[in-house]
Amino acid sequence: MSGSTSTTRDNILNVASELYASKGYTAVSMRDVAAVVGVTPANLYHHFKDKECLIRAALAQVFGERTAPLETLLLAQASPAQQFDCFIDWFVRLVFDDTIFSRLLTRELLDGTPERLRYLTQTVFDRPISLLTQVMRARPSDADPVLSVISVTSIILGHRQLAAALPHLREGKADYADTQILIEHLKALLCRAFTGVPDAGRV
Amino acid sequence: MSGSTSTTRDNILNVASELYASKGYTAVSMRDVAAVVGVTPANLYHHFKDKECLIRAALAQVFGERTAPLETLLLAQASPAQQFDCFIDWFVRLVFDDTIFSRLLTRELLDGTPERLRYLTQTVFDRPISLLTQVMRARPSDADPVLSVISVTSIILGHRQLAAALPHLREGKADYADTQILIEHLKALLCRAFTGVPDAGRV
DNA sequence: GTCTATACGCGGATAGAC
DNA sequence: GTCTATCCGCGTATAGAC
Repeated sequence: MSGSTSTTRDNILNVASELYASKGYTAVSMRDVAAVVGVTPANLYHHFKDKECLIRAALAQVFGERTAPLETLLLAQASPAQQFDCFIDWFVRLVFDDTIFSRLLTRELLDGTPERLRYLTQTVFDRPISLLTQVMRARPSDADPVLSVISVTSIILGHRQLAAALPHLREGKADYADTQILIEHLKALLCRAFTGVPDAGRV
Repeated sequence: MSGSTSTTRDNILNVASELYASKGYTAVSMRDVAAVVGVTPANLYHHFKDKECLIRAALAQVFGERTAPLETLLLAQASPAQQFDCFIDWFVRLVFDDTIFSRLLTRELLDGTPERLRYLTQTVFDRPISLLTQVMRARPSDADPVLSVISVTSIILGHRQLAAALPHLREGKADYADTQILIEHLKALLCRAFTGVPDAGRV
């Protein structure tokens, strides 16, 4: 942040994020990380006190970096309806295109300690949910606004989670893997769910 | 199933399911399982060739056991609309009340090998999705029926996943943890999403 | 079926030289 | 900042007695 950060430290964080995301924390040893970075295990312990410390730093980097753009993106939208669509676009893409982010997110929701879950919630979920709740309040839906926003987030996360099973589904078609098709499907579905009218207030 | 199964084997499977669900496969050693069961590690290797073999057996037991009732349950419903409601009820309860099932499910979707994902899909998802797809085809929605069923499943799984973060949410209320409230919320939301009319065709 | 004993490599972590 | 060398407990898995 101050401009004089060691490159090795960043390399470690990037490698660690990727390995943790793909194999899980316990399955990835400090030796593994060191080997991929191209340094010795002892060197890792120079940069990070212990494994837990490395994990936290990797999570902070990934979650902080990836969610930073949203605030600006949402505030640039003219209307609540556009903010809503904008969020769906952004979150679907983030969660489907950035496997490091989405896999670390799932791992934290599954195995994170209460303390780490608190950090995760504040970094990833608090702002978006707070902003979108305002959007929901302006809708004709009589459902609980916060619960509705949670549903929107849930359906996107759920689709990402289920994507792993879709290729093995008997009924499945190939284009379920297409992010753009999913986005359109979700926008239409959620619009109906929260207004009762397809394409209400849309271009 | 044949009545002459060793009790120790079943104990091992039950203990393994629980430990794997709560901590993950790599974090649970054969020693751990043996210790909780109350036998020696060597004894585990008498019943299960290796760790992978124990994992598979535990998964097969949990997924097979928990999903068995659905077939009968759905076929006992009079109308497609009732099948739909029935599924939501059943799946939300399964996923929220049976943490062993839901956590193992998440772990498999996240880290399962293609082979294990194929097994999981056929055990847990294929039948329900196939049956519910028929229900969706009868609805006035113009959305892809299979994609819609995936959305229904996704929103439930997603809510389960997010539940871990809700207690740390600033906007959160206490009753988001109430399964019954969630069920009603989802039924209303999904009914609107797929018919455009709240409570259409409902009692 | 269940035990004791053990092989052997991997894991986190540290000391101290350069 | 990075290395070599090392400690020590844990992990999977096996051999062979009871």
